[in-house]
Amino acid sequence: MILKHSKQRDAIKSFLMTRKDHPTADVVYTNVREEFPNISLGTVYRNLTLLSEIGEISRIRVGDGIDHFDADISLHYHFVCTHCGSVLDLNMESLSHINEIAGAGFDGKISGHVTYFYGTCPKCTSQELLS
Amino acid sequence: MILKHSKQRDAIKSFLMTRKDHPTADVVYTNVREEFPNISLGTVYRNLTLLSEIGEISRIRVGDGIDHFDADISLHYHFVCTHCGSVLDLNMESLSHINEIAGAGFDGKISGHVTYFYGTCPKCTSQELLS
DNA sequence: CCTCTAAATAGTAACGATTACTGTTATTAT
DNA sequence: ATAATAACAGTAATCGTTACTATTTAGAGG
Repeated sequence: MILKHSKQRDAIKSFLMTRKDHPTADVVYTNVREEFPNISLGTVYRNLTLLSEIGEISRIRVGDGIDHFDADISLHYHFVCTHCGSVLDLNMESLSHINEIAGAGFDGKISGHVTYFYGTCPKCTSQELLS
Repeated sequence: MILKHSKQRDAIKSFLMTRKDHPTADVVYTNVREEFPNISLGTVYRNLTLLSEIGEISRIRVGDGIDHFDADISLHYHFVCTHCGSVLDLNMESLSHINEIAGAGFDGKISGHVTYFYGTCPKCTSQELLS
């Protein structure tokens, strides 16, 4: 399948690059519609999937049942606020050593891990102090 | 809300305890139906949710979009085979130290993490050698 | 044991995120 | 310019899950 250029795909990628949070497909749809009022939700999904398959963006699953997307494909971990649901980046060292810990007592082959952290985000923590 | 006893809930819990893999709601439904042919899928979901809320079972999310359930509520990690999709238990030490690593450069409060490992399970590894 | 209240049920409808289908449009190689 | 086909918009369908409703059942109090 030869990839053809598309304005819609460019717009989706560009929008994602402007965001430091990790929008869902629906948020992408809502925002890209400002530039392309007729864009279809299917086009957004298809391109998000395509872009993540070719490694230009990454798909993040944090257990809320909704896929989030991130234009930052560098290795990093995520934090999910259990109060407001926001997804933030964590600036921390790689945890690749845990693959060896997991593999020690396991007969199969471990090729990676998925980790995210949860708790109260800075914004919600400061609001707790007020109440 | 006072909990009343229910045969269906018992059967769901009992079935889960017989399984070392981590069945989905649908698998629970199919199997419990052998004993209760009229049980409804809603009853299965409601009880799985209830049991996990009162801490008698745990709900496992491994990024395939389908909830898995586990009667083993002791702290342990899971492995997901990228070939066959099966979910296995890992016998390994706690990784609670990674919460401190994550919290070091973060202003919010980290209360825990979700981690699962992926790769090729023992069964699929041995089948690869044959081909 | 009988009665009453509310929890739990079966069956079905609705939901939300995502994917698939279809006929049309747009990109790009020739 | 033309032809081939990727990508599109619009819509229908899928799938896991949750919500609704009328009925049944558990179990506490008399």
